[in-house]
Amino acid sequence: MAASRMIKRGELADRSGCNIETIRYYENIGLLKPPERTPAGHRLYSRDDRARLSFILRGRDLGFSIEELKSLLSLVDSHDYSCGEVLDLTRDHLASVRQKIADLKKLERTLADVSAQCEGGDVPECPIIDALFGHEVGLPD
Amino acid sequence: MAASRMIKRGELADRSGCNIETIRYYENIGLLKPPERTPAGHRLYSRDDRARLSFILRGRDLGFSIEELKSLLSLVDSHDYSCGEVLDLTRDHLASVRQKIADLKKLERTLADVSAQCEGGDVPECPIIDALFGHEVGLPD
DNA sequence: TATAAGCTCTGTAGTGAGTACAGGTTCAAG
DNA sequence: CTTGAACCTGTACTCACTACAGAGCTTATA
Repeated sequence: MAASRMIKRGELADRSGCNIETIRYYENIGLLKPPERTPAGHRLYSRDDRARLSFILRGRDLGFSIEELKSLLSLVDSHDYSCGEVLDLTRDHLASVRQKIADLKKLERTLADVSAQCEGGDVPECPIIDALFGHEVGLPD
Repeated sequence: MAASRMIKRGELADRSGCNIETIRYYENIGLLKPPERTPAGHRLYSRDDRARLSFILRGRDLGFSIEELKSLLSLVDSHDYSCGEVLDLTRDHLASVRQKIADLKKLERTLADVSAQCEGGDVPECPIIDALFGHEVGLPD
């Protein structure tokens, strides 16, 4: 029950690996709750605050957007969330990650194809440039 | 040798599928050259202008950044580029696309793993949330 | 010819997810 | 008591656009 040690923003940044400005940013946009302050106005973060930031950073590493993290955190804050709600959010995110992968793979194939047609070197004709100019669809006259 | 038909911004937007505001934006940042104008100041795009926009849009679809497109276009504008220079830029871009795919695949695996541990439903305990709170490394006290 | 609708012009502000800086206050060590 | 580090606030910048306001121009119809 002993009060846990309170730390300031700089130490929180160092410990978490999060940029110090980002911490203030997360507070401004409502991801982090406004922490306690010293009489002079310096922020003091509790153990819970630290756990919350660590949650956010982990979620961020998993590619969750700020809005998604807000949803996740508001479930947690409600103390009444169900596993199903969390799973839904996670599956939505997973689907969008898979979509991004698919899009990038298409891109990769096209770039690889176009690169393969090009021999490089000093020639002033380039099939890559030709491909980019392409057949100007809808640009007659 | 007949002068090609000049079109205005709205028609260029319609024909190319590019947002009308984006065309002005590309001119502002120097991707598109300032086109001719009517006496009243309305922009008039030539066939070359249209080809240049189509080049930009194709490159954009291939994920090239504005800076990369600027490099590509300055090669084209020089009328003295070599295929090798273009190929270098394309290969760099391809490498960064591949890196993005690799990063997203790691993400996908983690998200899939974490989802698989969760049964959903109405239970108020969620392994996804637990995973996000994780073992709070470096957060004792 | 008058007018109304619709196009174009400019500058400016907003997005997401932060990062960076300026100018001022407070804290901690010597 | 002084000095320098850490902290405070607000604001501006990034990228690649998108959206809007308020003005001027063009075109179709009455």
